[in-house]
Amino acid sequence: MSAGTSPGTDIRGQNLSRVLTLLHRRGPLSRADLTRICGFNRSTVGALVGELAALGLAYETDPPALKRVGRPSPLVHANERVAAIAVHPDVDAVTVGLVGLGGTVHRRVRCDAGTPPTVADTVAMARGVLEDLQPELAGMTRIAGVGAAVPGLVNSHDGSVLLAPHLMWSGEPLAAELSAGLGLPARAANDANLGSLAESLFGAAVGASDVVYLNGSASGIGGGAIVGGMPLRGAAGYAGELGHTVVNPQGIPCHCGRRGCLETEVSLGRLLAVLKLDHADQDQLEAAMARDNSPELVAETHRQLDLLAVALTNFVNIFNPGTIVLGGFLGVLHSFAAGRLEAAVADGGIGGLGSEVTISRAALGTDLLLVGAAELVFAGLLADPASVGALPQAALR
Amino acid sequence: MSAGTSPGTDIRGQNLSRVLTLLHRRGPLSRADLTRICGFNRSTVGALVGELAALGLAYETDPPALKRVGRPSPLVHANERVAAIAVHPDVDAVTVGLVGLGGTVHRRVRCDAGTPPTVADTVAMARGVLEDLQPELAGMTRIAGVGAAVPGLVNSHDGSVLLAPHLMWSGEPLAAELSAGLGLPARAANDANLGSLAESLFGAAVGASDVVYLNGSASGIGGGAIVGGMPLRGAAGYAGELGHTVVNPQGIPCHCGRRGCLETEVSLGRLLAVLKLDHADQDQLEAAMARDNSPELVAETHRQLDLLAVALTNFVNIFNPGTIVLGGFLGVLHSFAAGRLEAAVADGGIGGLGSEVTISRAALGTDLLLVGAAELVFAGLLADPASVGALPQAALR
DNA sequence: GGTATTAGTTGGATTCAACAACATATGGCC
DNA sequence: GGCCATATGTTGTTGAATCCAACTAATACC
Repeated sequence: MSAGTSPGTDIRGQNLSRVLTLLHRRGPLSRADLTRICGFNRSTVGALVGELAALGLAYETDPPALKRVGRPSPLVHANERVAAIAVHPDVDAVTVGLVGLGGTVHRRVRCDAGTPPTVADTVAMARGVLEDLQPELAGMTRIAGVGAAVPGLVNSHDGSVLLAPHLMWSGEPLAAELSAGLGLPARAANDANLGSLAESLFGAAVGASDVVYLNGSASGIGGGAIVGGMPLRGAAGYAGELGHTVVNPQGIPCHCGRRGCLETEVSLGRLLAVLKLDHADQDQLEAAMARDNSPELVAETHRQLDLLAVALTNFVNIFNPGTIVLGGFLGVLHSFAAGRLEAAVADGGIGGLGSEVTISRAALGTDLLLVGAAELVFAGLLADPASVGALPQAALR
Repeated sequence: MSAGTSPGTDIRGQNLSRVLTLLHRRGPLSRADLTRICGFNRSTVGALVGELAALGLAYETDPPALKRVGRPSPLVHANERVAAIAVHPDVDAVTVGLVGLGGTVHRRVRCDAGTPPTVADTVAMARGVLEDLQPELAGMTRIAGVGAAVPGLVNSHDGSVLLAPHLMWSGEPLAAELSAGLGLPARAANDANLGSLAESLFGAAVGASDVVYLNGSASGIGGGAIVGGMPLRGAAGYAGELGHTVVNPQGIPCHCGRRGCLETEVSLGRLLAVLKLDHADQDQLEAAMARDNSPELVAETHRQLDLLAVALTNFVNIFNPGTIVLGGFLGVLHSFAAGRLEAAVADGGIGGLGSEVTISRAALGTDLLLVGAAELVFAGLLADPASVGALPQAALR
């Protein structure tokens, strides 16, 4: 019947996982590098790489001509043609991506929508994109699954959406629907949580084990945290709603029912109002702010930055992060008045901890959420590479 | 020379760790229980228990007479005579404890101090207690080390104290001094962090993987969090300063330099002022509050609870904990107006998450910090039980 | 007192990584 | 062109640790 369970405590699996994870996160490495980093024996590394290659998860290329003594060591790559489908439903569009191991975004397709998409719309659009991409998909070694990044509260254990106000979803079994509709295993999580994961793996916080991430968009402020190298999930997977930290109890009411939440006080809408603009993407905002030198803009940016600093200082006291990453309009705001946030946080953090933290702008652009959503899918693969054989091969019939 | 490094990836060590950790946390278990819980083979469990017994870390007792069919299975206990020295310096006293595996507090000795103890005082007092306890120590199988719980910012990696305002310490290498002074390996961490650990392992939050803990004392509000079953430490181990979350930006200045921190707004001092008392321990406070039925007391407790609710709701949105544990005067406050916190948090938490969280009073009393500090020492032992042979046997010459 | 049930014990069988030894490949250096 | 340093590939051996099957032991129930 089944191939017999592995005896022992699956050392082989752990080691395969270690090597593949390394390749996925750090990019191509030579076999010599792998032996040094992992501390395994040459022969062990050889066997592990061989097995990963046989599983279709890695491949080797001729050694690069680097002027060094000795026999050149072939480069081992995570196979970027092992891919995940990333789905990101948002108010005005559903973005679908094809993302390979190593974080390569092969394709990004945006499907505009007049009204916020329903779950059924989302599944149908993803399905449509996959059908169009059939030739490209056929060129892939394997499609490992579907990952969704959702602007809302997502139970990251079962992939159901408790509440996504801007999409007007509540209690939707998104992952189950995606899985049924696309014939692939599916997972889902909060968009900003996935953003924090992506930035910590491939972006502004590479190598940091404790990261706080905040992203500002038209629909509010989302957040995520990396704690001891792992994404903060919470009891049901709803953790990281950093935008609903109260920074001004006498402030204006928030849609969540409280007053003066960070996302009501620090908002793109208020910035745009001062700039007398209706809409602006991140680049347009940055350009408009650079042009405008009115005292009103200065006052508003300082007001927003100072309130943001209150929240960030709270987070520093709570999480003691090494790095804070700011995305979306928060990044623009931060760059606009360089040093203001740093000074406030350094001043307010208890015991001088505020001066130990690096505040930086998000490094990943539009691919951020696709990479994060794909990570959701790759997590299983990376944790147990040997299980690959059991997965279904083809998507869509 | 040295006993030879363990080959392979030390499966045995991992499994020993698993069994011992289970015994430590869940109390005595039969061998049959262990096989069921761990999923190991009977023979494997037998071998592991045998090895733990040989290392002096566990022992077996005759099976209890429970009326069941079949051969009775002997009970396996973590050896409570493998112990740690717990040290807790505070403003008015240094408490020293002898704590065994399984969380048994064998001894608790309080050394009163007229003025806040220095690090040298702390070491000397601990040394004095150990000398007095020499007969009892001789009865122990092994003293695994020293753990200190400090009211202040402690770098939990190297056990140095960055800042402990109430003790007037700053930049003190406490763990190093304790280690040198007592001749045992030493570690240190923040007191409330250790409290959260103790409550999650043996107290009000047993079994919960995501916990927020807040403790209110005369010197302020300390906090800690358990995230995914592990204590939140942060980049340098300073995480968990939950008492310095701003709940009222227009509030009174805090010693940390900001305004309206939780611990300035919600304080024992203000409660005592309303009660017209100078000092009160937890029981006295509870009694005094039960006697007093003035509208002033009701107003003040409600004010404090409502501000506490702001902070707790922030924490719920940030951490999505399953349980919140309140210790010290915060527990008294919570009990005084039953349901008020729950209602406010349920109302304010985003997406109804506030109603999913259990708010409970701390279950561990005076032993809390000793148990937590001991856990700091046991962590190493539990992670690698086989390493025990290498440890020094006797404390103090 | 017999039987069913549950659990401890013992001696292989199995899996897998580490290691050693030898052959091979590549490039710098003299 | 010969030598050296670096690095891989292959093969067989060794050792660690688990699992399995058969046997023995202890208890309750009829």
